[in-house]
Amino acid sequence: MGSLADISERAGVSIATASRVLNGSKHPVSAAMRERVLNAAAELGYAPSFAARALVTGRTPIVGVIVGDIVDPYFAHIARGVEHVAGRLGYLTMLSSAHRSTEAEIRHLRALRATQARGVIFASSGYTDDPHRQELQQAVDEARESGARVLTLAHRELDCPSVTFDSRAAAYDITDYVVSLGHRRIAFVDGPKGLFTSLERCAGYEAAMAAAGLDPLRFEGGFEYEAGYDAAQHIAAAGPLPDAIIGVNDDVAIGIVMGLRSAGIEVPERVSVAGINDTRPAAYTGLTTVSAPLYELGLTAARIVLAEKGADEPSDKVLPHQLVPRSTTRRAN
Amino acid sequence: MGSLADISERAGVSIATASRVLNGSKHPVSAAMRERVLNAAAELGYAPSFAARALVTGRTPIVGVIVGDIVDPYFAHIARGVEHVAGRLGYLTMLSSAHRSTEAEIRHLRALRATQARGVIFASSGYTDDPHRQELQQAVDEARESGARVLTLAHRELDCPSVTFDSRAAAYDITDYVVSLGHRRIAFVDGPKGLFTSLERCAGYEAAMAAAGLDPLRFEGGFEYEAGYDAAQHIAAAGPLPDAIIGVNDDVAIGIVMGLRSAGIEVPERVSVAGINDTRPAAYTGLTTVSAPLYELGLTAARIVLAEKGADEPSDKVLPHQLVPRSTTRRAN
DNA sequence: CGGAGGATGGCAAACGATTACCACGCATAG
DNA sequence: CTATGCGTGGTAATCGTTTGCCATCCTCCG
Repeated sequence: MGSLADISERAGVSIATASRVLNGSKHPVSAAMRERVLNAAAELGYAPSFAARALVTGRTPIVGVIVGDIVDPYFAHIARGVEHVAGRLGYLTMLSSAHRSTEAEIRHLRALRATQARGVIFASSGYTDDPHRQELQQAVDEARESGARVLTLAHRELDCPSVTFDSRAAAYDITDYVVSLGHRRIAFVDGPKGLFTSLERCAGYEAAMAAAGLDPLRFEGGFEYEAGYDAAQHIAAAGPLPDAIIGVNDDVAIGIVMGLRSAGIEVPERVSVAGINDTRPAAYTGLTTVSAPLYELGLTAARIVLAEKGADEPSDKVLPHQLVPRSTTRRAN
Repeated sequence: MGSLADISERAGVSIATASRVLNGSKHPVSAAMRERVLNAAAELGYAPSFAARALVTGRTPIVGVIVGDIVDPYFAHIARGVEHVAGRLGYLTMLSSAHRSTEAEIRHLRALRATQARGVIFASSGYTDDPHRQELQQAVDEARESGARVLTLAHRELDCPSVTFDSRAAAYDITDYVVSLGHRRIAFVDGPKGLFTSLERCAGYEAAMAAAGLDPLRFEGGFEYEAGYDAAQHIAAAGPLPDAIIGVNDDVAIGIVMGLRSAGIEVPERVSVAGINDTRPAAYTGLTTVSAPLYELGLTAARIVLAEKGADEPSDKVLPHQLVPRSTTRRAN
């Protein structure tokens, strides 16, 4: 397959020299030697072995990303951001989807540590109350001790540096916006129980409602389309219709829109609906939402994890979000 | 960090014995030794170094997946399938998004080879006519020569085994379905030029139209939502409205629906719309489509790539698809 | 009681790259 | 003419595992 030994033989130099020219060591090498090595390498199609290199340097040019669910566009946007900078810096991105399971997160974390990845970006669910929580933290600590840079993304439930945006404020802002449209009965379809994101967003919603002197109206939900759909069906069938419904994320909000419409309730004519995140499907469907800096989150996280100097760790960084009014909300009449 | 040497010291056995216990070698080890090693390993929190292992075995427990764009749910579903079986088999999944660039595909392929991945599933775009085509094939060949199992997924543009579904037949079937609804003027919004998937689907559409004695009506498009939206706007503004429009994929079809509606044209009342793939957003939006076995494709590919015996390579496998009528199509009146 | 042979355990050689340290040669200065 | 030192190139140790081969020891049989 072409090893340094092959090259050194072909070029008639020592392995050390070959190694030195091939990765621009500070150790000087004459132009003649250099060229011979380069030629030999080109002819042999040399590719250094990550394994051998990792064995001696202790690190591989890999950055791991652990996400909750790769099919969820929320994570896909983040992953894209990470990939972008990792690629430019010559790193490989190892994406693992934990399928919303803390145990899977731990497994992936351990595996990533075994690969001696340069760093891992932990963009997963963020359970605040989980039997495996402690074990997770331990896995994180182990990874960090072994030299990997670990960063939590979009939640802060672990004891390690993080990059986030203010989910609570985002929920507050969208609620506030809906209030400003003149709606009074505003419901909130929550995410899975015990998840950092759900908690924060629900809190933001409730705070905004309280600030407006309104009573909160919370419904159980989830993070997926179906949860919103079901909740909407339930809401439509139950008591008096709210003026507006806010979903814990875009998928849920879209589910709400569809659920409402399938029950014969026009959106936004009779009920306004809004989401949070501004993922791609939100654009599809004209959903009013709050733009979460997902891609930028990935960018930033990767930059921090892959930074040359581990010195200036900002430790905790918060990125801004932005309101995106579209067509699923309208002024109350 | 805990190496075999540490364990062997602590357990008072040789490194060889420790190694044998820890990975169930056929070489017999007494129960006493076994237990001592196991205890020591547990106490030290031992995790074998992938690098060292790879160096001697020549392989890492990694399966690479190269996709066109991770934000595209089409690929996300595939990735999920791969992850599922890879995880159960103890493999790590390394997901790379090529952002629809053949050069990026080549880079990722080379990187994956450098990691000595067990296999790589190449689920990317499939350009049929690309300046880098030959270079890509060469990278694939190199990877295979170096012992990796390479598989193309969902297209067959490279000389290596593949797992696919019949895109052409899918397009044929959905077109045929729309025809059976009584529509005559049926347009097709195509994907990016020169991509295997676009070509196949357009061909399927045209074949079905020809079989029905109808004239095809093809529009330029792309793979993303915006392409469908723009095409719809264009179609709405231009000549006589078609009875139905088929998008090269779901995202495009959804774009068409939105574009049409924003132009004041009701779907499906005035124009029926259908997509292909049955990704998650198709369910959201009630889009009539053809269910492509994306998840199963990932499952199957991973199983083949990770199979113990490289013997029974089915070489080329084709999975079935299925029509999914929903609410964006209706019978012609 | 001698020996065959299975059951166990250890030694040491890889695997491929990095890098500290050494050696040689030649130029320049004293 | 010798000492100093920089510019270059090589030697070899090292990283952590796997594994072929060898050494023991014990058991069972003739």
